Amino acid sequence: MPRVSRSEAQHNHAAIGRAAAALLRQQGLRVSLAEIMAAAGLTPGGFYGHFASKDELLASGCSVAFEESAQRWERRVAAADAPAALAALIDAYLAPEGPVVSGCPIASLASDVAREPEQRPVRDAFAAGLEKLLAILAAQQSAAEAAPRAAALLQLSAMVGAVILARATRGSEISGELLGVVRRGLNTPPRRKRTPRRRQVR
Amino acid sequence: MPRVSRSEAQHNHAAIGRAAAALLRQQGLRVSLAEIMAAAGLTPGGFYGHFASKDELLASGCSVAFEESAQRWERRVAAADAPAALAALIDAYLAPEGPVVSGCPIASLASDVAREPEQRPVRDAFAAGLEKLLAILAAQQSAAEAAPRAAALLQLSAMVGAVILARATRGSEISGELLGVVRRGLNTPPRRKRTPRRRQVR
DNA sequence: TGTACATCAGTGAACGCGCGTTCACTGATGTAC
DNA sequence: TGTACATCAGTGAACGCGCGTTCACTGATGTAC
Repeated sequence: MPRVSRSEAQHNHAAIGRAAAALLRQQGLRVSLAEIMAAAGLTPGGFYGHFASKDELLASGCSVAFEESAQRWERRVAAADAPAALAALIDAYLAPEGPVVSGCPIASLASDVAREPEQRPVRDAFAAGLEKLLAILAAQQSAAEAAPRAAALLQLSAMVGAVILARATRGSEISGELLGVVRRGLNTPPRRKRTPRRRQVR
Repeated sequence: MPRVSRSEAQHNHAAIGRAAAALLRQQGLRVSLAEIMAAAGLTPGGFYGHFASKDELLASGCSVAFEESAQRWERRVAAADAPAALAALIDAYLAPEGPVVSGCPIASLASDVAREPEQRPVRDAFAAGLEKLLAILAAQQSAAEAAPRAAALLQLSAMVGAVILARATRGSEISGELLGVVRRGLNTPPRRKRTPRRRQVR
């Protein structure tokens, strides 16, 4: 069974990265190599033929996860007409109980990354991914917004905080309350004029 | 050296709880028992005379951490005159680079608690602590605020999210930017009337 | 195109380490008289 | 109050397990002729 063709080896390399991305979203940086390799259909011993270390894979998997999320965000933005795109992003992000495997890598990894020592490669991957998603969010702000990046930072903080807290309290009442309150709060622009009720997005 | 007086044993029990609270803030649920015991001035073997399991200590340490934070919040509220109390809480929470050992247990533990299975005792301790801090924040909302709990939930989500993201990006520019933007954003009430510049609190 | 052989992707077991938990032991504490 | 002894808080080492990493091995792939 060993010695696979070169194209298959390349495919396996990508599969490991994608498996890492999925499991990172679920479990954070604590994922075990064996589990990632199994998810990619391989055995643990083969790992070091593909990556130099677990650290390197974590950084790579983190980048893959952000790449996937950025694409999903872009798709959602493209599907909505311009002024509704921001609300579409916010509503989808704060949708109750999405499956964590496909969830936002910011919510899954931020805390773990915060505890990693400064020079770890995953920190750079995380920061780059954060900026990428932030840029998408900033681009959807109303044209009247003088500081779109600042507005996006505030929204993103609230979104990430709400999702993390909702997950931490899953099972009690406050969990859904958090998502609903923050969704309504962020969709009420500071001008205090009520926006019309939006259609629910995915 | 073994066999310590009963009052000393009680003191040691409390010391283990306090050490756990401090290290939980720093390291999250991954703290090792040996490190906690060492921080309490004891050796690892003595642990099971004080707690039934690590799980039980984590729940206890989590409660202690929330208790300590609630007291600190109350003190800060008492020190400020009524309308400034909310701003005082927010500004202190988003102060740049506080030492993590005394930081907010919500920011430190939310992600880890989110990944714990449902029946773990630390989940209840976390949810109870969250409600306690939330109640303090809700009590500081302007009297004109029709939904103080909702307003507090939105603020808390943004505060927690901003602190976690700032820690995750510590070392890059966006880290301080996040804290500043969210601090200004939350201190700008939705009425769009600029509040006078507040004095910096601790 | 066929054959012979070196390469090397992947396997599976082993190693070392950290950590939660257990346990035999110690000797000061607390109590019974 | 003093003495004798049982209790038990804390020690330190050991055990078992999971995990990152290493390594000898396998056999299909890819290449040289």
